[in-house]
Parts: sequence; C-alpha cells; structure tokens
Amino acid sequence: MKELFAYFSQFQKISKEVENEIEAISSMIHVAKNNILQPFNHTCKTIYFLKQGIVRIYYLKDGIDITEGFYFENSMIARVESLFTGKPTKKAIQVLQDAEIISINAKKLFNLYDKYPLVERLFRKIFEAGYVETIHRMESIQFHSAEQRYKDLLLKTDIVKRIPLKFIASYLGITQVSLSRIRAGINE
Amino acid sequence: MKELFAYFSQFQKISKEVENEIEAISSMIHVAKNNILQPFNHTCKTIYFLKQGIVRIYYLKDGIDITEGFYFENSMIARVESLFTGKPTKKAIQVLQDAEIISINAKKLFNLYDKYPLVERLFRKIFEAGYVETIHRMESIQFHSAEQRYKDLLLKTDIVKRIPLKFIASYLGITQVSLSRIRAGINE
DNA sequence: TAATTTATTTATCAAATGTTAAACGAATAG
DNA sequence: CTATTCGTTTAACATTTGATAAATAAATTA
Repeated sequence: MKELFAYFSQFQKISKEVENEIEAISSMIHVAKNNILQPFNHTCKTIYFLKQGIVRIYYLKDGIDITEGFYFENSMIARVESLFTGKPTKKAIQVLQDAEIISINAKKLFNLYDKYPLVERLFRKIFEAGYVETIHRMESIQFHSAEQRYKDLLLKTDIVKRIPLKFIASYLGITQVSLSRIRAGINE
Repeated sequence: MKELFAYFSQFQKISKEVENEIEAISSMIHVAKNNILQPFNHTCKTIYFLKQGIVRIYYLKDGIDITEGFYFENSMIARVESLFTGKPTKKAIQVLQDAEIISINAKKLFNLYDKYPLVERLFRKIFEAGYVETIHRMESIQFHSAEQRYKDLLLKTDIVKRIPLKFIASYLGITQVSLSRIRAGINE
C-alpha cells in the first residue's frame, strides 16, 4: 500500500490510523493484459489505484469502440459518472498492460467519510484534480485540430509507444485511418 | 437566499445555523447584460449562484472567442481550474442576460469546511455533479458530428432562442459560418 | 425614424476528416 | 516455422468543416 499512501500524501496528509482504516477496505488484485477489469452496464462500486500497468476506460458508440481515457502507474481510476450518481455506466475498464491494482470498496469508503472528515477531504481533492484534467481535455478537443491534439499527446506522454494506435485514435476523437494519415504527414 | 438554499437541499440538507454562516459570507449583486463578471487572468476567489439571468464562461484561443459553457437560472458558476488549483485562469465570465447573482467568498467558504464537514460535503456533491456533466459533454464532443451536437443541444434546452449564435458555435466546437450552414440544412 | 453597428446567412473554394477497401506488417497460436 | 489473426498504412473518393468575402437581416443608438 506504500505507493497508494504516497499518492494520497500529495493531496492530503492522513494519520496512520486512517491509513489502516483504508487498508482494511482495500484489496490487491493482479489482472493480465487484455482482461476486463469492469464490464459494461455495471454500477461502479470500486475505486482503483493502479500501481503497475496500463488500463483504459472505453465504451461503444453505435458499435464503435471509443476510448475515453488511458491510465498509467500511480493513478486513481473510477467511472465517476456512475460512482457519483449510483447509476449504471455504459463504460468498461480494460487492462492494456499487466496490472497490479489496489481495489477500494467505495461504499465502505463513503462510510469512512462520516467517521473521518479528512478522508472525505482527501478524495474530494483527488476528484477535483480529475475534474480539472477533464476540463483541460475538453478545451483541447473543442478547438484544436486532430493533428495538434496528436502532437500535444506526443509531448505529454510516451503513450503512443505503449498503446495500440486504434485506441489512441478514438481517444483523440478521430478514426484510425485519419490518425495513420496524420502520422504519415508528420514524418516528412 | 431562498433559491440558493433550495438548490443546496437537492444535494445535502444543512441546518439553519449553517445556512446563516453561508449567508454571512455571501453578497447579492446585479450585473447588466454584456458586462464582465470576472476578467481574464484572474485567480478565482468567488463561487457564484445565478438566481436570474444567463452568463457564459469564455476564453480567447489565438484571438478567437470560445465559449466554454452557458449557465442559466439556479446554477452554480465557478472557474474550477482556478478555484481548485489556486492558479490564475485564462477564462472570463460574461453576463448575457441581466443577472441577479449571489456571490460566495471562496476562501471563507473553505474555512467553513473545517468547522462544518457538512458544508464540505455539500460542495463536494455540487462539484461532483459538475464533473459528471463535463464528462457527458466530452463524450458528445468526442464522437458526434457538429450537426448531431447541435440537434442534441436543441433537444436539451431552449438555449438557442436566448443566446447569440456566434457563442453557440464555439461552444459546439465549430465556426459560426458552419453552424449557420447546419441550421440551413436542418430547415429543409 | 434613420443611421449605424452587430449578427446571420449565403457563396465559393480549400483543407481536414470520414468511409471503404485493399495491401502490408507484426504478433500470436498451433 | 507456418498459418492465421490482428494492427497499421495507403489509396480513392465523399462529406464535413474551415476561411474568406459579400449580402442580408436584426438590433442598437443617435
């Protein structure tokens, strides 16, 4: 749990006691490449911390596979549109590279919110950061060309080297063919 | 403050005492059409509740005016990418239709979080709802055509009747000319 | 009301992206 | 190692959207 608590401490310091309480409602799981961590049409009852590996959240739009986001080492993963509303989500979570995951029971976590306001504060801050990231992502998709969005992605991470192109294309909001063409254009 | 507390109660019940504490750090303002409520390059220190009127959040991308979002009666307004990070934002808030606004001092509100965990919970839930909305907006912009996005907007609100077209165009991620063309195509 | 400004539409052409299909390359299973 | 599947590129053509400019229409101000 060391990595998880280190991650938490970026947002909010918590006591050893509270760490133990969180550990008590968490479990460690290993999921191999290509497996589904969470299926479609499921109500999100778990918050994940990705210690190792890569995962994506995706959904089907008219039968077409669309990647909503990628997640790497040391990040939290949740389908918040379900976690925060209690409604089922159309989105699934798939492991793209063998993953070591800490799984936190959301219901029990929310109970801890009552007992320890600092736990509520911690997760409030974590999700606020996620909110801000989503807003930045929307800005980029709202008024940058696909080529610009791809270049921005290249600068930000080495995502492209580690993830199949087809997943990246829908993440950028374009088709695979179009992304392939953009790449060909850049290498000239 | 009646409308504000009614709005709050959708998310979290709070006591009269807490209501009074919030009222004590709030003030009422009136802003006429076309005025700027908050300027560019300013660190967000206020959370607004819009009782009456319409406002938009917008920014300049390479000199072009882009509307990030519209807000109507009975909604909270904040530039969260600044409020949550403490960094200045490139975004401004403009009033599009004479507005009656309750202005809440963010710093004092955050102090209330310590004294009243339920206030923290209330605003956590409010911003979680905003997060979920932003995610849905991103889905729509990620893989729907501009025409589809416009039609979805028509179904969702009567926004189009009340707001200049040019603002709606950038909100949809397209140019005014393109939106005008799409409208012409629909009316056939 | 008339004059002026601002918003919207239309037209034309260019560029970006979508669609489909086929070719090529890389990874995987037997 | 070979066969097969899966991922990526290329090509051709269609469609959507962008850019610019000019024409209307609507709103605002004197």
